[in-house]
Amino acid sequence: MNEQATHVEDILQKKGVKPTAVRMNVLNFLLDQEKAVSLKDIESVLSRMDRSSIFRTLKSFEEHKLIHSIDDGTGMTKYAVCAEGCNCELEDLHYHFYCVSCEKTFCLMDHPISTIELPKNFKMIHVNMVIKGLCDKCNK
Amino acid sequence: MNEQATHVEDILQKKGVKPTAVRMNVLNFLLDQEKAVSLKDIESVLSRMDRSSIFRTLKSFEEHKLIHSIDDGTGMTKYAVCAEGCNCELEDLHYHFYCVSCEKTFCLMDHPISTIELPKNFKMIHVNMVIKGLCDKCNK
DNA sequence: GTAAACTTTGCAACTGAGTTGCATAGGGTC
DNA sequence: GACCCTATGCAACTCAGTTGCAAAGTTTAC
Ligand SMILES: [Mn+2]
Ligand SMILES: [Mn+2]
Ligand SMILES: [Zn+2]
Ligand SMILES: [Zn+2]
Repeated sequence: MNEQATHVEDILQKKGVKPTAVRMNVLNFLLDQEKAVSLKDIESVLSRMDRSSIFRTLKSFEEHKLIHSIDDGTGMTKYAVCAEGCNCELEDLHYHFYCVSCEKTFCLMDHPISTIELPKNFKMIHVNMVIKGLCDKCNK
Repeated sequence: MNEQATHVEDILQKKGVKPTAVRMNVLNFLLDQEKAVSLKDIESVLSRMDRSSIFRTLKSFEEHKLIHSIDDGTGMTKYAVCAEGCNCELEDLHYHFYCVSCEKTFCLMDHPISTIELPKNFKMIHVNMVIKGLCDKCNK
């Protein structure tokens, strides 16, 4: 077993997910990305693995707070690995950026959601904040 | 023709949409709402009208900046009438609130999107900001 | 006024992401 | 090895959204 493999195995163990072949492959792929990816993205790379297995893997990862999902308005949910120490609580939430040109979705980890004033008695539990525009590479 | 009818007719005229029966009915219904509604919501009320006609009406309204759409994460796009003077530009964008209890989606018109600092060279064109939680009526 | 041209509408069929039931395969326990 | 529980693959299904097309309605041209 190579180093990479032990690495993802450790992560899965730590988050309470039994490390299976599918799960290790999916996590490995997710860790490689600089952008958030869709089920289809994963499917097309890990083509030997079944869509529903990958789907269930993603659900399980999300439940165990290993990844978070982003609804970027494209009609395909995107997934990205949570940052170190993330517990998917309010303080871990951040903006996401969808580039309308290259169609990549990014986590803006350095831009946490500042307190948003809500109408009286409204309570925030979660957010899905997506900014659409041009990323640095496409904004020429 | 009653007063309500002339009212929606005027609005449609002003926004450059030919006032037809379907369009006037849809706009009338939208104006009645305190929350954002889905195609299905409209369909179930204006049941004599066809889904695709309502769908195309909504697309047309959106293109003519009569309404804006909200992806609140429920899997069904919601629509709400734009405020007076709205041009769907950056300064018209506002937060939306989805109540996880009563499942209503609200426009937080009084909460415009403040300038969000983006990574260098990123350009914001649009946003879809959804806060999920409990509305005042459900937050007991 | 009538015919031609264009627009809107209703219907039905389709798309595609997501989801589920179920049988089989895999892994651990005794 | 027999037993048990979980993960996986496959196929079928769901459901919001979308499209092609013909009929109905409206506008324009003569
Ligand atoms: Mn993220
Ligand atoms: Mn709104
Ligand atoms: Zn880009
Ligand atoms: Zn509520």
